[in-house]
Amino acid sequence: MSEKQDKLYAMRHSLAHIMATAVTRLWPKVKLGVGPVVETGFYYDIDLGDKHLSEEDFEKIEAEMHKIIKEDQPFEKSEKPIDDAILWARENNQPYKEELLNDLKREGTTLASELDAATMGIGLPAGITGATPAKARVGDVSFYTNGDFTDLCRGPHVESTGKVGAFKLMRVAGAYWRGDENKPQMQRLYGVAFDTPKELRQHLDMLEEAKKRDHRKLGQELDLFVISDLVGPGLPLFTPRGTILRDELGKFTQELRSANGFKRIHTPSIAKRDLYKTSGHWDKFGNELFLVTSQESSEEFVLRPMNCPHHIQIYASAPRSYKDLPLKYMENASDYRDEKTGELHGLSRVRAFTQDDSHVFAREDQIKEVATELVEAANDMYKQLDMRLQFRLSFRDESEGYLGDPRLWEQAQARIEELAQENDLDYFVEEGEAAFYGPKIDFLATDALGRQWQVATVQLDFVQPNRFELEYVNEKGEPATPVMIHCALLGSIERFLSVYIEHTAGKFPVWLAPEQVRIITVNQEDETIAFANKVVEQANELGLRVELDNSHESVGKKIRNAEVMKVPYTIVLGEKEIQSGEVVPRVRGDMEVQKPHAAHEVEKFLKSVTNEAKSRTTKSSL
RNA sequence: GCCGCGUUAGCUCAGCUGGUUAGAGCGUCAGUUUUGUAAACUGAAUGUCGUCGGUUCGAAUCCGACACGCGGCUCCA
Repeated sequence: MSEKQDKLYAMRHSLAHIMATAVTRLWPKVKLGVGPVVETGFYYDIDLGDKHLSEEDFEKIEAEMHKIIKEDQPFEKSEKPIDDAILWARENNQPYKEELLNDLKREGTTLASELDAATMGIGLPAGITGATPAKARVGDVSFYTNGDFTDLCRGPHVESTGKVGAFKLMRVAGAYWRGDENKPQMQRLYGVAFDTPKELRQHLDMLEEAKKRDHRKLGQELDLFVISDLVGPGLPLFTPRGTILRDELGKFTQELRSANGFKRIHTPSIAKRDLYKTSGHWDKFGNELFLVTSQESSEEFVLRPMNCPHHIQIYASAPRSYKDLPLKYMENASDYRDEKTGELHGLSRVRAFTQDDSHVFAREDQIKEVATELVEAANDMYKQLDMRLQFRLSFRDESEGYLGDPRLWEQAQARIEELAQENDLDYFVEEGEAAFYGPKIDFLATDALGRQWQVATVQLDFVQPNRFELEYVNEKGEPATPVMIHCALLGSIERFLSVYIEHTAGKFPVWLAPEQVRIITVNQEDETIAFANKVVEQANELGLRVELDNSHESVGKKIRNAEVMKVPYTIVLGEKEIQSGEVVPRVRGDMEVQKPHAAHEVEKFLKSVTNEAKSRTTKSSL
């Protein structure tokens, strides 16, 4: 950790205390939770009983914070034995602190995440949120005091409240005490903080930029998808333009998989409940399944939440020999999950989505080869999409809910790590991220704003083949159990689109652009219209997606409309073009570049756009 | 699901503490303009002020329930 980051950390942490000080001055009855540093700032969880803060209160709180900063109160560290600390918490009517201290005393750790540790006085090495609270010895706990405010805290802090840089309170949100939805909900006050006002402003500007790229906003502006109150929340409807994106991406992922010998299959969107009882999904996710009842029979059906059990049934439909393996199926399949309403978000969290799903049934000795192919396919895909990938090995943790033999798990995790090493992946391990049936390699894409999103995934599954009693006949004529490898390259097409729209800010490469070329006429004269129609025809023959704008608007206005829709290429047709048979294409965003493009023969121009689309490049061919 | 905030024309938004026919810009439509690379001009239409209920002489405005959205929390096969 660099010195600058250490300083920023201390500043942000000190601001959390200053905020708590301000809140305590304004509402002395406040019960405090924890107040750690987060990526760009800090928060503090508070409980004001019946009083609920809203953003309208920020002005008051910020004013009070500025007062405290001006008072330049020194931060002073002190230590108390744990029992004295518990007494202190009780006397000061701070039940949340008391709970943390009691846990600390009993367990030697607060058991919760490092967030708790960051605000505790336990003797952990000074580090940022990455420090894991290993079982700490319970000795004295430390406190920091500024003015008349004292808080249980591990530090570090800046010298005094006057030395905290620039900050801004951002929002207030509900947050469960210790992240447990069965515990009381507190209010979490978020602030951002930076060394200088300039950096703060830059951060706020970046947030503005992110807002402009928000896929929900662009989805509407670029006419890609809509959500209807009548259809329901989390059920996006894709317009013709949005459907082109889906189809092109769907084709891309299928081509990549076909190259590796996957066969397309098609399976229905519902199944009997028993299918998911066998797979284990019913027990694990029963409350998130949409149920479908038949009016004919008493049979209960489920709208499928994922596709592996269906695919498994195709495998199970015939006896399989070791010579048949690996058997590879793929399907761009729609799934439905009854997500809680509060969890829905644009296209990134929906109730109906499509996965570019695939399943491989393989022998043990084939795992490596198959997984390597898939990792390579994912690499190819994201390279072509111009997105950087990182790899997360998602392993199980000690919690319950993982099915199957722990020894198989260990084996599988070792295999995954081996694979990552052999493929030279830049990976990190995260425990508790595994699927209930096995460990995964998750691919995290980084978007243009530096945010990370999980996209592709390759998962090893030793559990479902057992539960479904899948078999093949091995070389010795004995029955053996295949291994399953689940893989999606895009993940959910909807979620991928949400990331990709924001990554590109809607400036899709030609191969994906719903409209590749916009043709604008200078006037409505017969000759112009006839020429334009001819160009449209030529383009259509080449398979290009073109739109003709021969409306009664000024050329400037029509250009603007094309730019607003982020069409990659625009050509203007008038007398000049009719005479010369050449066009000077306007490339999307040319205003920023300010360099005119060369004239091209109409047909040559159209062909070069066609080639650009075919090669799926992200670079302009002009 | 939970906490906070919000919902006014197709879109973006104004409408202060309740007071006669609810506004603007863009878009749409009509007319004029035959237009040369990011917004021509003039005019017109458009709203059960999210839904239902309540308070009130009177509700877009106050209260309640519900729906939907936003920011988080929790969850994410």
